[in-house]
Parts: sequence; structure tokens; C-alpha cells
Amino acid sequence: MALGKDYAEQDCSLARALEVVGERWTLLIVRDAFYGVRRFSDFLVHLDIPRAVLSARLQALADTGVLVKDGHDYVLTEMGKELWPVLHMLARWAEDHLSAEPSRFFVHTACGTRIGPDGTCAACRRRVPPEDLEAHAGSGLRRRSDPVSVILRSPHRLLEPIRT
Amino acid sequence: MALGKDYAEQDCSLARALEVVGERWTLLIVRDAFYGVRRFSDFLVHLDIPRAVLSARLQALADTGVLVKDGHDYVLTEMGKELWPVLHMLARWAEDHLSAEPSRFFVHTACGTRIGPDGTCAACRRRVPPEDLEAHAGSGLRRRSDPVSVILRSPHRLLEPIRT
DNA sequence: CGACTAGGTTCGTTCAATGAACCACAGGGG
DNA sequence: CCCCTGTGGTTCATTGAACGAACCTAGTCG
Repeated sequence: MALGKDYAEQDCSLARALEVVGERWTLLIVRDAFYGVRRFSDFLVHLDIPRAVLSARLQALADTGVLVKDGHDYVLTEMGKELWPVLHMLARWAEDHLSAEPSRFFVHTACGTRIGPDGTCAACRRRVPPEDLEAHAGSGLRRRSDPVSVILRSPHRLLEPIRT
Repeated sequence: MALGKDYAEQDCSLARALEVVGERWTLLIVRDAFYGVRRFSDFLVHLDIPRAVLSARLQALADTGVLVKDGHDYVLTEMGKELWPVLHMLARWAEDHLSAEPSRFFVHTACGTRIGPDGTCAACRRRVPPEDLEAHAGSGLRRRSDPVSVILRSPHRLLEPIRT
């Protein structure tokens, strides 16, 4: 990971996880992938990240099997999709403790219920996988003007590819 | 966070979270805090981290309220303790997908049941807070020889301060 | 053909991570 | 009293990753 020295000496599966998703930008790339971003240039404009870094991260994520490269699209694998609960909990933690206005919230498409902090649907009483969720813009959303941000401002189902 | 440029432009509470816990070493420091590590020198020897970086991270975590400095001890706040589900899920993800042998597993002290991937006790059917969990060494634990690793090899309750 | 776009790579600069050395203070012993 | 040790840091030169601008290549449109 990040510097010459990795986390090899740590006896913890957490350290293994951080070697894969612990670098700068990596989790934001994965988040965008859940939002339906698939193309290099879309990640680029939405994240405002150096091209070289994006290239390196996408390749690393493809190498470890979080993403798979399909033509010019980078798509989440099953392994990647299972990061959803982690992303969701981290975002909820920030909202609860960093006075971050929720910029997005998520609704269970099947029943229309907003899911709780633990990722479960209160009505259905079970975990909802990301493909059954619809993202809605919340009060804390800043009005950015790049094409990807504009598209992501209207409600959309997670993992559904966006069209720029 | 990491470089001059932070995640300020991102409209996402995830980005806010990563500004606090997304830097190199930070989540491993928080993990050790759950394991009962509290002293500067104990973090130092267990993480094998440069002193300057450890100093900077502990101060940053105290500034944001994840830890509180009590004399020479760094202790998790309520806000910090609520990171437990995130850490636990990330570690389970690594075990499931990175062929990482579990180095530790966690048992609900009250009923003796090993908790599931989502952090719930199968017997009690509810979320178990970290202070009610006991950490046990698993099959994947490497035999490191520093004093902190030796202590952490025997079962111990989370958040219970270790004695070197 | 020429212009334009998507998807990168190259490379010089900047800035954080590293690790070794140094500093300050608090006991404890002689 | 001075010396020694342990704890909890800070300072600083070096290294390597992130940055950002420029460049490259393949495909497409007119």
C-alpha cells in the first residue's frame, strides 16, 4: 500500500483490508462505482483526482478483484459489492459524529422505506443489497456543476450505470 | 488528510469520514485502542510506526474527538467506540475475500456465543457493543514477540486497558 | 484527410512518511 | 547532589507517493 512499507507485520485481517482499500482515493472510487460510475473519464471529473493516481488505483482494484475491467468500463465484482455495508456504515458514522449533513440517503426500492444506519429496511426487517436501493439527494449536497454530479443529483438506483 | 489537497470538494459524508480516519495508520491505531492499548510506547512497539507519525495521528484523533487524552493515556470516546462496527465489518470482508485467516474472533461475554459477520450475537439476536466482547486469538495469528503482542495473544475483553 | 474524444502514460515538482538522532522531564539509587 | 533509566515526545535529512501539466495512441466523425 501507500509507502514502501506495507502492513505486512500486522496480524490482523483489518490490515489486509487496508492494503486493498486503505489508500488515498480508493474508497471514494469504490463509492462512485456504487453510484454507477464506470468510465475512466467519469471518475476523473467527479473525483477531481490526478489521472496517474486514478489509473493506478483502478488497476490495483482490478488486480485484487474488487473491480473487473469490461472493455472501457470498470464494474464492481461480487467482492466489491460486499463493501457496501462498510461504506454505508462509515458514511452514517460521519453524519452522526462529524455534523455532516447527509448528502444522500437510500431507499429500499421494493417497499419505498428509507433504510436505517445498519443498512436494514425497517419495513422488511432484513439487510437490503445495494442493487435494491435507490439513492436520493439529501440536504447536505453541494451543487457541483460537472456532468457526473448533475446526473447523480437525480434519484438513481445503485449500480445502475450512469449515462453521460 | 493525506496530501495538501483534502476531500473538500466531495459531497459525501464518506469523504468527511475519510478525512478523519482515512489516513495511513489511523484505523490501525483505533483498532489497537479497542484492544486496550492506551500508551504512546505501546502503540509504538505494536504498530512499528514512526514516532512522528504516531504523535501526529494521536493528536489528530484527539482533536476530532475519536480519542481523548487522559494523562498519558489515549482512550476511545463514545464517538470512537462507534467505529467498532466499521472496523469489524472491514475485517470480516478481508477474511471472506482476501483469503486472510482470521487472526482474532470475538465472543459475546454474556452468553459465550461467537458473534457473526454483522456484529450480532446469534443467541441474543442483537448488536453487541464492543465492551461486551472478548477477543480470542484465531488460527491466522502470527507469533510476534513484542510485549504488547504477547499480552494480546491471551483472551481479553475489548476496551479493557492492557498492562505491560 | 483533419479534428476531436477517450483513455491512458511520462515526468518534474511538491509534500507527507520514514527513521535516526535529539530533547525534556520524572523518578530512583548511590 | 549527580547520574542513570524510562517515557513521551520533537527535529531533521531522506525517500517515495501524490500532484498536475504535457504528451501519446487508438478510434470516430465529418
